[in-house]
Amino acid sequence: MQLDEAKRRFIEGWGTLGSAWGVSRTMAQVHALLLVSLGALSTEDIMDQLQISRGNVNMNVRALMDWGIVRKELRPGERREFFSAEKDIHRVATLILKERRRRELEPIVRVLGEIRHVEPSATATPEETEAFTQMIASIQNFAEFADRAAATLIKADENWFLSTFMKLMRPNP
Amino acid sequence: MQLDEAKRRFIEGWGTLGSAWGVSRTMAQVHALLLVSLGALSTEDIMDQLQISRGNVNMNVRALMDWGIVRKELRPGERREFFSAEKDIHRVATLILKERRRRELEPIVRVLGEIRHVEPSATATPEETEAFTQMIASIQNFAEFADRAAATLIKADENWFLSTFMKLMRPNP
DNA sequence: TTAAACTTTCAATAATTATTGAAAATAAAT
DNA sequence: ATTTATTTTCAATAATTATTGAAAGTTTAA
Repeated sequence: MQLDEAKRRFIEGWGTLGSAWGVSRTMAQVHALLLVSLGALSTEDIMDQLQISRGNVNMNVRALMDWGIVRKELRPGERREFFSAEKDIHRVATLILKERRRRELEPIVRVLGEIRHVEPSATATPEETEAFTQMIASIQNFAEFADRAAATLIKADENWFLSTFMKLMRPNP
Repeated sequence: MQLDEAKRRFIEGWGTLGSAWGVSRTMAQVHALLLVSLGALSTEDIMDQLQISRGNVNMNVRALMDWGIVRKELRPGERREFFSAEKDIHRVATLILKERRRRELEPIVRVLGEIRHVEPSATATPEETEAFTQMIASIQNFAEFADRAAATLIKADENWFLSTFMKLMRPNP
């Protein structure tokens, strides 16, 4: 397969993966493009390669910078900005995991905390109330479990990265 | 807080969580409603409580059944169908994790396999080609890592479930 | 068989979300 | 200060995705 064709397919696949996980297709595609580009790209480079508008590129690179997986690169003597992706895939995964934990796990945990105490009432049977309370408690419990699991993964991933790094530093063990 | 209000808030929060993760809001809401309902609900019950159409309920309960987290319940002497959610939250998590692994990890792994061999060409420099190949290899590598992590989580979760079950069976250790 | 009670489908429509493009803002150079 | 290069914003528009509702399909019972 030709490089260009391979890149095209990767960008498409990454975009599809993104949309299955609630990330906009274009944002994932911009990320994919930067991942497989050797140097940093300008806004125009991205516009050309993905055939999207300037405003669209701007919004998406900024969102990617919010996630911490793309950074701006300034070149001396160049007025325009260039963008490059974090290339270490484990760091990328870690950053995404951290961010999603913050953005999506925290809000639901807050809601669960707020609704966990239900007062007895005339319209609801005690069984209904009890079942609800139990369900919320078990979800809350599970959210903690997920939170710890995410923390463990982030940790495991950092270790994995570290051990790879060590190997690189000392090629002949 | 009143039970009804608490349920309402839970359904809303669950819907929001779902859409952040690429699940349609209504599907997540139907799931939430079934989670906090004591018995099984009919199509009409769901229509009434969520204020959505019959067709919508039908499509979403069917999707939930595809995920394996909702099942149909038939009552003797009743012609219509009732639906109830899997109430064990660990089983729910396991089923979702398994399904997503199958639906989303597998396709991207396939694409990575297909594009990993790039032939040398006049239009691409060897550096570009090499960088691309390296990136794909590291993502492929990571996908395996993620796959193992998912398997481990599923396992951990089953163990957690098992140990809870054991405790229930023998309340006085 | 026919009717009644339900479920399923799907074309039309509504709602949501993403994208554009041009104007406004900003920053650097002259 | 003015021009030029660039980024940013955002109202308008396009594209996508979800929802409806009525017709067609299915199943059970009389």
